[in-house]
Amino acid sequence: MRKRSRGLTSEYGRREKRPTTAAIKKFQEMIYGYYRNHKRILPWRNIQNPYHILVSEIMLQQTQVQRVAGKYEQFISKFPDFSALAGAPLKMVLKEWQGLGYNRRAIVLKQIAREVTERFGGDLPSSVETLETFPGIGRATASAIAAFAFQKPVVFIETNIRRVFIHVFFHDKIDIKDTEILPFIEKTLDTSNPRDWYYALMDYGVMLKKGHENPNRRSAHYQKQSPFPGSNRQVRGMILKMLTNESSLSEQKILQKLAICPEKLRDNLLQLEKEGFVKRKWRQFTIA
DNA sequence: GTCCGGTTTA
DNA sequence: TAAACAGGAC
Repeated sequence: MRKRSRGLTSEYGRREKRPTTAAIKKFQEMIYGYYRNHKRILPWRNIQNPYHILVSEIMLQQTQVQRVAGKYEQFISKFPDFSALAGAPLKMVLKEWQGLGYNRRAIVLKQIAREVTERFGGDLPSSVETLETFPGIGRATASAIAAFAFQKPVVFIETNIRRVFIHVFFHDKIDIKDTEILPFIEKTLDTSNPRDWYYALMDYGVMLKKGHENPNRRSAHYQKQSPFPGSNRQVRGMILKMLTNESSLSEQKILQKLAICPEKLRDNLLQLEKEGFVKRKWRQFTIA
C-alpha cells in the first residue's frame, strides 16, 4: 500500500514536501472559487489575437492594470497589427505610450513587430524559448504570452502569482526564493486550462494586496526602488515628452524648459541617443 | 545589484 | 511621504 500522501504546506500537513492530489484539488478550488465571483474583466482577456496579447503583456510589465486599461485600446486601434506597428514612426508610438512609463518598451515593441513580420511571416511564435529571443521579452512575459495566447501549460512566476504562493504556502517564512516557489506552481497548475488558471491566480494575488502587509516583502527578490523626483528617469521622461510634441529642439532650448544642470541634461541626451530614442542633426534633437 | 516611468493608493 | 506596480537589460 502506498504511503500516506502528504500536503503542500502547514495548511495541508506539517513539514510535508509532496502535495497530495487532494491538497492540490483543494487549493485549485479555493482559487477558482474566488475567481468565479471576483474575476476582473479586462480587454486583453479571453481573446486570441497574439498581437493584442503581446501588446498587453509588454504594457503590463511593472505597470498597474488600471493604467494599462486606459491606454491599451487606443494603442491597438492606432497600430492594429504587427505590420502597422513595424511601419509606424517611433515618434507616433512614443506619443501613444505617454503615461505608461519605461519608454524603452515602446522601442522594443516596435522592434518585435519588425522581427515578427520579417523573420516569422507575421505570425508570433508560440514557444517560450523562441519568444525569449525577442528584445524586452524575458521568462515571465514569454510564459504569459504562451499561456494566454496559446493555452500552453507553462510554469512561470510574476508578482501576483508570487504573492499567492507566499501567502498560502510559506506563511511563516522569510527570504523565499522563486526557485522554491516554482515547484508549487508546477504541481498545482491546471493543465487543462492554464489560461483561466493563471487569470484566477493573478486575481487572487491582487486581492491579497488589501488589508495587510504585502506578502511579497518576504520574497528574497524584494527590493524597493530609488526615489523618482530628481532622478534621470524623470529627466528622460520630460525630454521625451517634449520631443514628441515638437519637430526638433536644440540642447539650449531643452535646458531652458527643464531647468536642470547642463551636465545632467547632456548625459541624459547622450544616453537617449545611444538607446535609439533620439537623433542629433545640426545640433537639433529629434525622435529617432 | 542597479537602472529604467509615472501614476495611484494608503 | 511612501509604496507598489502582469519585468527586463546590463
